[in-house]
Amino acid sequence: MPFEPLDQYRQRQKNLEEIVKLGEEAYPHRFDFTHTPAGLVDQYGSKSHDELEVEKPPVRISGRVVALRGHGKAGFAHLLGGGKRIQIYVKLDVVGERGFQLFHLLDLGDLVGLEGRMFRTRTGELSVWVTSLRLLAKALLPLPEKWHGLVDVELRFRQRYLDLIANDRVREVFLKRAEIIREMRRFFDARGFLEVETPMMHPIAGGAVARPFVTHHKTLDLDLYLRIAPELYLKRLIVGGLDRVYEINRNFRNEGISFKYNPEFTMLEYYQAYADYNDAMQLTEDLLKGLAQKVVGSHQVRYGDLTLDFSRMERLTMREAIARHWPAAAGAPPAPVEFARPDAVRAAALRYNVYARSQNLDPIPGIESASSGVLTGLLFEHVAERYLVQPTFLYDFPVEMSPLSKCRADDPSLTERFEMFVAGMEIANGFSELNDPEEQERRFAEQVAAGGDEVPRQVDMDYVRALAHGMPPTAGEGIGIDRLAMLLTDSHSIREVILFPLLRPEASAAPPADISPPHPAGPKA
RNA sequence: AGGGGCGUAGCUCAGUGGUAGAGCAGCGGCCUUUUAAGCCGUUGGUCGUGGGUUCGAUCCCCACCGCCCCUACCA
Repeated sequence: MPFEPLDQYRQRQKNLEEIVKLGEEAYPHRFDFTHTPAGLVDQYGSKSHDELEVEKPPVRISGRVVALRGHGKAGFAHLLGGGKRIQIYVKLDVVGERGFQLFHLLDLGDLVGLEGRMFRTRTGELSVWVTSLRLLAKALLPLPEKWHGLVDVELRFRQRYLDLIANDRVREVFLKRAEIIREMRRFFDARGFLEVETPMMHPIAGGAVARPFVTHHKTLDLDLYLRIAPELYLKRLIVGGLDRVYEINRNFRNEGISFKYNPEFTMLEYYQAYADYNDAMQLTEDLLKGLAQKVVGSHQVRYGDLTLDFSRMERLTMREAIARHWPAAAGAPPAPVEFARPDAVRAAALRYNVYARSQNLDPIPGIESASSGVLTGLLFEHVAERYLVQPTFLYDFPVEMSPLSKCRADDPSLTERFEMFVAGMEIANGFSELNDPEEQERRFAEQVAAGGDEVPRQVDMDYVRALAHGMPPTAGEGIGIDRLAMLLTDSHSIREVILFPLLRPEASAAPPADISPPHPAGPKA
């Protein structure tokens, strides 16, 4: 089936027919090459004109035609391959009548293979002197504009393949993302962690607080949830004696979409037996420093107007963060120790709300009914979160918002939990794991009793049973790879670091009407 | 979900209440070291969709669709 633009599609079909008439195969099966275009640039980029004339290095390359300049009985083109462009020079009296006809029938976007030798043109550009040429695959659709590339955000995400061809930076971002993940694997493998895979479909959506996606298994007649976190399965493995495990995989949360949220996102989650949250913070610091150095080449990472300094990471308790960033106009900041007194927390929240209303900011909701731990968390979000720009460990979270974390020995209202914030975004979340089965069951039961879409409907008794078999003291952490990739590639939307972010389906690509019920607003076809 | 913005040729973008424009791409020519190649000629549009106001709407108004930004939920 032809696609728009029809005239160009038809024209290219015609060109393909002409090429076949020349005796060329339309879609040949393979092509042996000695270099990619990028490989040529790397290998011969420093060779002078004279050196190349002496060596005349023979090469075979393949690539996509991204520029064409005819010159009568000769012509230039650029081939894109391996992320770089190499110029080729095609001369009638070198490639012959048939070869030159083929060259003339090429369109921008075609994939070609060729044989030739390296040389430099009069203007000094490294080029391939083509001696023979063949079509490897036809592009029946035109490329985006050669100078401005593809700009339209929607098109870029829907047709990412064009984005990757037209925008060099996009390719770079995804190469770096792969490098980040590779380095993370190397980091954990080197420390004796075992990479594992745990279920993506869960009978109980546990391990985090989020609204899950639901699916159904026919044979078992079983509703399943796409996992919101792998946590409870990974900790079962710790019980099983796999003392250091990690998993890199997708989580799915049926929540909003924004510059830092995509419904499916990639997380690295690891668990380390006989360690606590201080070890986890140290590990995180080592990991992030190494990543910045490896991927960006420095601990100083440019992020828009910011320079993020990964060489030193601040550590602040949640209570300290609130006190530090308390708005001056809201009166004296509450002292961190006051947060131990519920009435003082409530008073601080009320005081903040007076200030918020006067500044036309969103007030903290539900002060009367919320526990002091929850209020502390809300105060943090309202007062401090956005100011955590430089890499910062925020730690000692209220127990009410941390159902899987172990409490501090000296203060049961706080848990040994931390989050890493960078550029106002939560990048990581880790804690000393709660391993007391009876306390875990109580906390689960409280969650279930509280109810809501974002909370499991039943206690995961198998997990509690696993803890009852004894889980060593353990530290665990989840690290958001998409957001980390944003930071290290200076990307300001999560969609820039996810190859195919979720979009509404195109109307023209929608399923046929017989399997898709008409929209309540009326039929669209 | 609420508020704001955007939607014009395949791509990148101008523009106007009175029959729609450029560059690139395309098509036909010329050109054997060019490079955003150049030169001559040329095709291509239900101006997102549907209503309304108007003698007349791509432009003004309303609704819908899609995308972007902000806010809310959330990592």
